Amino acid sequence: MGREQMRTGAPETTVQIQLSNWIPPGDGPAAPVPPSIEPACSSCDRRQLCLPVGLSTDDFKRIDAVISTRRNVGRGSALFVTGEPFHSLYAIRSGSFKTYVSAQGGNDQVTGFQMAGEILGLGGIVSERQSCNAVALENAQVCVIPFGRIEELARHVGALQHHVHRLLSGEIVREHGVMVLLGSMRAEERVAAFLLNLAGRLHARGLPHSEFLLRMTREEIGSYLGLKLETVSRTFSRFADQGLLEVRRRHVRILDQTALQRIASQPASDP
Amino acid sequence: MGREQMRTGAPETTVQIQLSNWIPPGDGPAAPVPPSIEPACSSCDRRQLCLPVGLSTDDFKRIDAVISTRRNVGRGSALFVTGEPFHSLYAIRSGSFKTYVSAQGGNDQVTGFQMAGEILGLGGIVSERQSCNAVALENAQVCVIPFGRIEELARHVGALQHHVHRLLSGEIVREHGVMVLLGSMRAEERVAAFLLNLAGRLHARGLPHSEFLLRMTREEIGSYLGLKLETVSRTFSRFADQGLLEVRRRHVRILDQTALQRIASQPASDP
DNA sequence: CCCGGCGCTTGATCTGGATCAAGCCGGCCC
DNA sequence: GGGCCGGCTTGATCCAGATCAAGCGCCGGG
Repeated sequence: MGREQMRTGAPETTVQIQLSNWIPPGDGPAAPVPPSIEPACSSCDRRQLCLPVGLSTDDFKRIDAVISTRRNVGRGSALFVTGEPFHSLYAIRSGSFKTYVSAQGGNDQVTGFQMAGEILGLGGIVSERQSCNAVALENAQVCVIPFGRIEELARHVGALQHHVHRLLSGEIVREHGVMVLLGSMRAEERVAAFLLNLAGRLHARGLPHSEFLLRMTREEIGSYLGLKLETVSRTFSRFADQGLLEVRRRHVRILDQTALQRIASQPASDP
Repeated sequence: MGREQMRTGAPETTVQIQLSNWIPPGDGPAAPVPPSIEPACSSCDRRQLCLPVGLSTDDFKRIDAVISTRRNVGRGSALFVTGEPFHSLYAIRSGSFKTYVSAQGGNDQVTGFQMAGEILGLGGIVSERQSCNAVALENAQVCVIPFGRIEELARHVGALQHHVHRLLSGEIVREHGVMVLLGSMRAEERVAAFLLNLAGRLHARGLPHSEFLLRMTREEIGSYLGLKLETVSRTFSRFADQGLLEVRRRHVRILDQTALQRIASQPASDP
């Protein structure tokens, strides 16, 4: 399902971002990230993740005026919760999040895991209330994007307007992918697809993608994939037995990506 | 089946539209719907379904200029297919559709069922290609909404711009709901939720909502709900045995809405 | 009118993943 | 340093829903 970015050859003109200052955030007790001195999209080294290309200096000036504050979110705390008034979107600068909706009966459904450059809060536009909860999986920093002012600005900057539309549409397509996963894939397929999706997104950010840390628990993965934590754990172990993977707690190393891909796109079993 | 006032747990929809000329479309062999003489949103009796309220006469004039064509789609034929170039959104005037993505291995995943007033094609914006297939479940008519021109117009009509954002956001929230359904509900809960969802949407359109026709097969329902058609059929039968429902092929009459609601919102089984 | 097939129902059986149940491991706090 | 607790693994068993199988009845076509 993922937009396989997995290009192994020479990088072309496409994204390929250098996050030279990427630091695997310590998982200590919510140490506050030091606030950046001068938030400005125009000089943000992650701007290619959240903003369209081809903006003029003038456009950037106007965007800088609108997106001027950042917010630190400690591991385990909520960026927003379901039902709270919606005013802003949030662009993740660093760290990662889970979003989930709490269904009755105590079973939450994780609706996604988000990392740097992804936008949180899109579901809040329709009702002016947040439609889910967003919780940091590690200490994180987000840019606050006041939605009303972005709408206003988008009326004058066509590229920005289209970018907003693409963001929303992209989220719809992503969720289609999750529906396929939940509606028609088996446990092994789901887990393989999940790992490949994570790897692809890390790769798109220029981060190590065959060896990485899972920021979420087995239970959260299970909730996202519609499986129980034991099944996730067992499937990891089975993949490891088959030599496709090395797993040790949160640490994952993908050994045979091709095999995982074969599993994720199930092998049409009838003649 | 008179004007059932059934106002027990009124869904928060305040629309209440009078569709005086609603005719249950015959399911004959793709008889073309006669083309309307003068398509115009300003005089469309369904405009409250697809357009924001509070537009000026002038705004309507501009919208009429952009949304000027309609398209008839015979039962079983595709309005668009995955991968085809995206140019327009489609507002359903009459009839209903299913959308689905074809996963490898021949198992399609139905991603939604849409009825009058709902918008198709939102997933195509991000990549300029349609992201799924849309097939008419009965003879249908749609209004063609050229997206580029709507974007242009939205820059001048703030209410329209916001409406587009709300549409997209609403689709995201709807899909969250499907993820909950697929990820954490059991078969009975899914089927109950499905029936209540249909009934609610019919109700919001001023249509009979405790007795109606299913436009889709058991297999399509199953695909949407992540179940096999036998399970859907059995669950219908069980509900009927319990006196919650009358089902005869495509015809459904809801006898005990409250009980269905109780089932759909599962009863937190631990103390 | 009869025929054929598709969509549906219902029964019997099977099974993938859930559930229940022990531990284990590693990090944190005392 | 030691003990505790949360997160994880692994085994044994169970069961909801899948799968396999046999009709039925409505609808459309000849």
